[in-house]
Amino acid sequence: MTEEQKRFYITTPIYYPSANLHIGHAYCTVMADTMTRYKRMQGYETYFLTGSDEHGQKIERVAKAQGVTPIQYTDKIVATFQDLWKRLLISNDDFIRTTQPRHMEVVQQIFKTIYEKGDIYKSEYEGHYCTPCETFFTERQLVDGNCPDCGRPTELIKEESYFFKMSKYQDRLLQYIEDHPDFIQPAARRNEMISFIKQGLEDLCISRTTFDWGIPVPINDKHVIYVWFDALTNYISALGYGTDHDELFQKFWPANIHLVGKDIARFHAIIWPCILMAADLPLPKQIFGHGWVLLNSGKMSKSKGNVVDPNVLLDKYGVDAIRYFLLREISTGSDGYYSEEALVKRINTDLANDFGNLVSRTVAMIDKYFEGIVPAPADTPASEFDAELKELALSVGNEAAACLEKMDFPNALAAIWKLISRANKYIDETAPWVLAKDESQKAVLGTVLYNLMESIRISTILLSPFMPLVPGKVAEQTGQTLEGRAWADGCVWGQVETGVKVCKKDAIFPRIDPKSLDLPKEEAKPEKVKEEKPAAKAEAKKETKQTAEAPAQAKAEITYDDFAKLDLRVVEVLECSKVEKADKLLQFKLKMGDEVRTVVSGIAKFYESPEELVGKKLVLVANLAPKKIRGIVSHGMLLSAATDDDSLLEVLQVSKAEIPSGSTVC
RNA sequence: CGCGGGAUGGAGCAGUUGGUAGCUCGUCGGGCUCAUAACCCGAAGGCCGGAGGUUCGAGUCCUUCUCCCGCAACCA
Repeated sequence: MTEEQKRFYITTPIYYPSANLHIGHAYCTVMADTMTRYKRMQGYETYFLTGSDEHGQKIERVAKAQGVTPIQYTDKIVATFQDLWKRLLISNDDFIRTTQPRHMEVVQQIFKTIYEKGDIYKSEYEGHYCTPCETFFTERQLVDGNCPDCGRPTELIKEESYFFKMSKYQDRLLQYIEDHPDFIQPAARRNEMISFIKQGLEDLCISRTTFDWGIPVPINDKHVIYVWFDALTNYISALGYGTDHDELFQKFWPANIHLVGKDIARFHAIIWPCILMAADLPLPKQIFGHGWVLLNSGKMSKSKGNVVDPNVLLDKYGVDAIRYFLLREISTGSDGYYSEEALVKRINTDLANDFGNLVSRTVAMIDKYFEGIVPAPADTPASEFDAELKELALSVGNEAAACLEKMDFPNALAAIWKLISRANKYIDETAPWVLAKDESQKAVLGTVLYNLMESIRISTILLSPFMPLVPGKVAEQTGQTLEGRAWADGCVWGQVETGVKVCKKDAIFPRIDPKSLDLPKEEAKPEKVKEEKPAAKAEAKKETKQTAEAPAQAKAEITYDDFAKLDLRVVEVLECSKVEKADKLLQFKLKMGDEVRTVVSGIAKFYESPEELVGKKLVLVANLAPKKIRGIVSHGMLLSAATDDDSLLEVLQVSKAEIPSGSTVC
């Protein structure tokens, strides 16, 4: 293997600090960390990068809402990122922040390089501009030629903007993807990308003048660089690309793996390679689009905050258990479900019963039968089962490695568990407690315990990339040296240190009483509640969405005057029907006193036959600004009650028929 | 016909280049006592969503249909 091949550079997305991180971000970063630790044990020189993507209009707004500067805001959130990674024992080599000068300079430099080459051009971003909303829309976004947000007419404005000639690289990229089957993984994602590119790439708008929180365009400080051009560059700016101390770049680029969520795979598989081609840089070897962590417990908040806070789980179950669960339970590339029950089950069956208990019983027997001294094996096998145990032990390292090379963590762990299970079975087969009763069998007994110890040693070493604290804990009890071992040490038999003392301690993984969970066991079938959004770019990208994600917690106190601003009225339903070609919308004609209003409401799925609402008296927020939805101007909002997960909803009704429409509600 | 994913024993999932359907959990029965009421063995349980087709042979390939689930377009 050449020097170059023994290097390994992996990245996670840089996460967007518009909210705290959740279990899905932890999942991605844990995978990258496990991969890095594995490669390190294989003797690779590794580099592992994660970070934060801090620019954009959305951050600017959130910060403003909190009365702080953007950087003050991101400083605070990013500190929580770093703290979480520390707790999860993430062994990243660097943490890049897009607000750091080292990053900003590189982005500007690449911009300049590509500009001078002629692949960035100034043009007019012909957009439909809504002045009150200060936002551009594409042709497609418009609703009947009007602003999709406020329904007012838009103007066709030409805003000066810089464009990246992505279209120029379309064919080259397609060719590259076809020539390199491993470039985009898993295969399903690859196919998606290919079909996307075949639809034709458009040039990418990479600058904006409508907000300031970003990296200035080097040749025109009226502009800031927009989204992807800024964010993606982190993968090389962190390596010092383009500076006079670019040793890391020379050493580690191109990256081996950009690990990203499936939602942003497209940007990494298309935009980023095009940028690199324009800059005459080699492309990364692989973009791996992993799946999402979904929830099925139905009781989480629907708001966009953290649904499952990894910190809470860490407090409760510890880092190894969380890491194990994520890596074992979710098959890489597909979506997986998280639930606390599933987590506890994994902890109890795999970690406590199988592995932890194997260590316990082995150590206990050495304690009991050999005064705590690890015995040496005899020259002859202890039983007919020795060969099988040994053979398996020698194979799992390779099997797990083969899985890890494909990022298949669940099967890598399953391979290691084959050995753990086999060792438990071996105890039954050899029945050491029977051997112990016969002094003449002492040597045989010693061999049995040696073999068990060896199985533990091997599995512990192989488990260390997944669960970094395990080697230390097992070492403590077994007297073996297990920390900082090479992967190869887990692929050989006969390395147990004999004559050392074992030390029985508390269980490495104590069982958790499932009853202690007191989870409201909802019969609800898996229902998607929360998806992972690494580098929550998806949102930042659509500037049209200005919803300042309401926090999950109770809303801030308001004054009576605030409340009095609402004009709540009783209205009578005259007509109600589904809006065509819209899944969620019902269109109402409502009578409010003498006035008749049209209101659109997103509650279609709760009212299969909308006619049933005709004649009912409902409550309307009457003085809400009108908005055009799906081409229909909706004037007001109907009040309804809903469960947190939106599985159940009912519009509020006034049951007394004598109360006329138009009456106020307070 | 917007894009995509999925449908395999009670649950969650594997099934590689087509060749007797596996795993984990759960259930039932048994064994053992070194161990964290843990471990080991055995059993029950599947028309692999429906229908066609290719083939000596299909969960695995082709066609078509049905049903779920994401994303997108709209949830003031």
